[in-house]
Amino acid sequence: MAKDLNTEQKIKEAARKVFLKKGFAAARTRDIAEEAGINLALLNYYFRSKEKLFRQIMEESLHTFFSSVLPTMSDPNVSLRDKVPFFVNSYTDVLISNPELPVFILSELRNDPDHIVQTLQMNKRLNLSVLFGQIMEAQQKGEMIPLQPWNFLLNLLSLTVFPFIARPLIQRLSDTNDEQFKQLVEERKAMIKAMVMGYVFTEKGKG
Amino acid sequence: MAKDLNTEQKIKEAARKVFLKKGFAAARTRDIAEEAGINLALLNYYFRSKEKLFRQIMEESLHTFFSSVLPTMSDPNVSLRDKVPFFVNSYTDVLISNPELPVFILSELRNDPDHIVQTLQMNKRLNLSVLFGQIMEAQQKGEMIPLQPWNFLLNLLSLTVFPFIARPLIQRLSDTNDEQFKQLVEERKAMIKAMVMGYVFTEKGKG
DNA sequence: ATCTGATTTAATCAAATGATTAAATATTTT
DNA sequence: AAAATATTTAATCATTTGATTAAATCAGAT
Repeated sequence: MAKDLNTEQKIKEAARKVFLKKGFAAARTRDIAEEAGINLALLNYYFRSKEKLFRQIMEESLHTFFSSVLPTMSDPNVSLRDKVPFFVNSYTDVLISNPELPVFILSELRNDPDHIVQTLQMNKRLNLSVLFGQIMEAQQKGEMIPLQPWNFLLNLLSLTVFPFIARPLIQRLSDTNDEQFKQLVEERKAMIKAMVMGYVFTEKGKG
Repeated sequence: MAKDLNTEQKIKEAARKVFLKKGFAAARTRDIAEEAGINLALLNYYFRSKEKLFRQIMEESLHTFFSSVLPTMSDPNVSLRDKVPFFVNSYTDVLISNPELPVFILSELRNDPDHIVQTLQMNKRLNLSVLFGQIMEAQQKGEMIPLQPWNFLLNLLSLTVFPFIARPLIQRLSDTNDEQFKQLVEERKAMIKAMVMGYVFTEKGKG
């Protein structure tokens, strides 16, 4: 554990590591204290409880996971055609840097969905109306095929995020190392963009 | 809890319910016993330990999750073009009936990936060589664009499975009920098939 | 240097939890 | 029916675990 961090930062860094690896229920406060190189009581002195510490980590994780792309996706000055490659490139890069984030968030979503959704909505970055408005407008102009806006977004999310969720399975079944996995998802960038845009945009929309 | 099941079946049904809802670490054996309407000691009498009970549930879950589609995907007598719609239709139906399965498997994958992969490989149904062979053959014939076989499989899996993983988020953000969610994934069936096949198969391959 | 408040620790508590035991009850076999 | 075996229960154990306490140490102000 780096020496140049103050105690609070050390604890948070350790907590992030342990929580992301094991999830809330399986993580023990003693693990976190040991990882941080401090005493168990000190953890409670700084954060009051495991729950409170966890919430801070979760909120920061949600911020990392969403705020890297959502502001641009909510920007009416960025066209729909520009948003697709931006989303795929940015998100892939975020996930390469934080590969454990999707499983962490999506598995904790099962235990306390309301806290996560509430945190997301407080972070005013989540505003789908602009994106969905652009989709419906493009459809009215005949530039895009009929498709539920949510299904459009789900396609981008699925194709980008899912490989990181299934990563332990993929790497074992295909017997590949971390570097090869990174190469796989890098190759997916171009593929996802071509597949999604080729499917949703009409000839008129491609012009 | 149904009265016409014997004790072992009652315990397993209760365990499945609790484990799938909470995951291994957060599930308590007392929850399972109560859900089954039996005493805690009886659970250990039948299954020896929480761990052993969990492994049975996990192995059955893996069987449900994989063996419904993989045998056909490994069948050399089924063409690649037929496999895509079969996969999407069958998998979506399995997931509609077992919506909690993906999060359960993929989040436990983090804790004990080797057990899961080992269980999968013992279940001889997992044989990707036929599918991957068909992909490479189609590419050599010019019927399919160049694409890593794993990325082809990942596209199908991502687009089909991911919505079920993100379901709590989707339903809250879009304010929809279970019936509307089912409708959404039903609509995705046709979309996924059209998008994936439109992208990977060349004009020659579509003939 | 001393006082004061913040930080850190060792020790301990209380509750939760997986598991066991021994006894009671039900079922099957003889 | 009696014996033997299987099933079920209440009570208890031992460990784990989140949290607290009281004392010790450190840092900065006076």
